[in-house]
Amino acid sequence: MRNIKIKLPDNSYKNMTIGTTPQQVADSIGPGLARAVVVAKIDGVLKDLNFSIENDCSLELFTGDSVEGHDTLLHSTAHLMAQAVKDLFPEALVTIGPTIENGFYYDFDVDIPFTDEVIQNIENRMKELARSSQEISRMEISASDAIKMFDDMGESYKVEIIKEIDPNDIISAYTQTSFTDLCRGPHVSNTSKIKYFKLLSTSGAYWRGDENNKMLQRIYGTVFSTKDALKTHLHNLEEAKKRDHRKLGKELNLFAFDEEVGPGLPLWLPNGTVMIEELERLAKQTEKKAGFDQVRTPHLTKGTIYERSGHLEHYKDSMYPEMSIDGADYYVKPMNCPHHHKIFSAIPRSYRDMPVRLSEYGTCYRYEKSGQLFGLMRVRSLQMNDAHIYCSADQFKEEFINVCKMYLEYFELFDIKKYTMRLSLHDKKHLGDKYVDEPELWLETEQWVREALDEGGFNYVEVPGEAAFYGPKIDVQVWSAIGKEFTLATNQVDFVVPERFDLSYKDKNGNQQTPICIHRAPLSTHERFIGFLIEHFGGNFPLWLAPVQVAVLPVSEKVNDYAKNITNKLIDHDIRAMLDDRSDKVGAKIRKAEINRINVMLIVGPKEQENNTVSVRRKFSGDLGTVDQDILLSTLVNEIKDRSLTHS
RNA sequence: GCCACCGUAGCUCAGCUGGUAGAGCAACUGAUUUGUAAUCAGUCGGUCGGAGGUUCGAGUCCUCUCGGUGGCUCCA
Repeated sequence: MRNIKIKLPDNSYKNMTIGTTPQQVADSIGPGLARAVVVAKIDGVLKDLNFSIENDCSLELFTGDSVEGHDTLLHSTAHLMAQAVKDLFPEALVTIGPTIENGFYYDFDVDIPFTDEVIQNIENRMKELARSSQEISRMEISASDAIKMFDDMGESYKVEIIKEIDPNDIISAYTQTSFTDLCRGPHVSNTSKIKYFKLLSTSGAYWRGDENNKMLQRIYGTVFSTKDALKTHLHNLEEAKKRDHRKLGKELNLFAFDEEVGPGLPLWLPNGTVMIEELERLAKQTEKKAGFDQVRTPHLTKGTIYERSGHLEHYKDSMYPEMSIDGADYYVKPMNCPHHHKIFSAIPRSYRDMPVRLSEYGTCYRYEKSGQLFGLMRVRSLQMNDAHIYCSADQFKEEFINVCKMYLEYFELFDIKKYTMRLSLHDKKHLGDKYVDEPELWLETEQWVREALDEGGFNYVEVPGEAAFYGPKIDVQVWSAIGKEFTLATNQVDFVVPERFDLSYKDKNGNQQTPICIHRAPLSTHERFIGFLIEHFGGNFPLWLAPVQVAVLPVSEKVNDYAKNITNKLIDHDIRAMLDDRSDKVGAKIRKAEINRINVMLIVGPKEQENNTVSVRRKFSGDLGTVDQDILLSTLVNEIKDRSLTHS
């Protein structure tokens, strides 16, 4: 029999007989690798471990802790789960089961609800199937044969999927005893390779993500190559929950929801109000420097304005219903744009005024469907970090770049490193319904934005079909502690509405021109931004943002007066200080301050009183020794003024 | 809005298959006067989310409803 030469990643060669498999190569290297290997790459292409190697090639072997290996494990575990579901509920129909970050899911069409007990049974059945060491084999057939095969099995969803493929195309399917599933692969070669998995949650999910389709039942799960890795992952999920802004919001008395007030309508407690006001102070300072003017507009407005803007047509369902007053329909405002347009047109504008930048943190109300509400991240009463920039075509690029720069400046201030900038474009299929029917303007504006982004040197990805109805937009995506994705900053180009509102300015030649409008919200809604910051900092806010900045802790009642004096002095310097003059021991006072995540603790006793000093303890840093009162004061004042993330 | 799950004192939770509620922390009151993550003792606190129903009897079972959680869909 002919031999073939297999090149390994360390540049060594193995001579094997033709038809050998990656698993056999692993066997020849060592028993540890033979056990751990899950998938192989042959000449750069992922292959199953029982793939028959016919030619000289390069070979890489992947264990379950590599990216490739983990993805294969996840995929195979999804199949194992589907097999278990079909075992327990033969009438269930399988649909799709992809992998996601650190996990997988599979959607089933089945009548019985997947309760916790059912999930446990499925998981138990999976363990049995895994232990029974079933061979997993690949077959390749034409799409037309595959249709027949899945049709015979009654798997109508699979048939629907394959029908969209060219009938002559060769597709692959994988079989483990009684269970066969359409899949591109690769897969592990035996169910016994799947050991450390867990089913995590269930949910409903529309077939093909369309709410007009049937709702299927989804099961989420995960798998790892070692017991420790699974344990660590589950532990991380638990740890992330501790950073959940809803939990911290309650613990730190930041905000509350009340049944009698209504869902999605947050009440800002004093501690949370401090934070939201600090955020607004930051925004106002930043915008003042950037040439924005603050404006104010009413919460109620006649419906005709939203007809003109087009919002009523596009978003009526998510606006609070109209109220009839003196024969006119009024709405609570869901956004500020139309009012800002009216402010623009309230006075005649010349090219000398441009660009006009109007900013307002107006409170808006949106009727978000009940299922969309999520802590502070998705609410029904919200303050947008809103502004509209009206500029000429030749000012557009610079204005747009400056807006993007502003939110990156904010991100740096808050040490936000993980984010994605997304350029959301229109989808020409939906011109006239989802998007205004201006095909050329769309393309032209999108190109402007692209050029502005390139010129500004920003990294971004393009996403078709995600634009606003009136123009392309930039969204900056971030992730919450519990892994949910959110849009934080956003800015949009509007090439439609200025015209609808007859906005104009006189150019140098005395001609009327229509300005371009940029909508921007770099700090998102203040609710969402605070919610995000709570999770981002895990409640451990930088000094400038902390609701309580300093706790003064007298050692005994004998020094309460001295402690009171220090507290007052701090307050005089605009530092948020509180005095804990209860009759607890210092240890208890410190513990309470630490639990409330207070940055600075000043411990004072007779020694400090005598020398006019304080003993400083900082969260995470512990005892920092004794400092003169005035030195401490200037240190804190500077740290706050600089909005510093760390302390000296 | 859709699917599933959850809802017991301010908070975290216990309460087996139906027999009229319990702990820790917090709060409050005393005592203690304290040196870098919990001083001791006592007191208060719940019509078990709400409304119907089944039952001799419901926190526990059923129906509806409100609120929340995990997702799906949506997000100007």
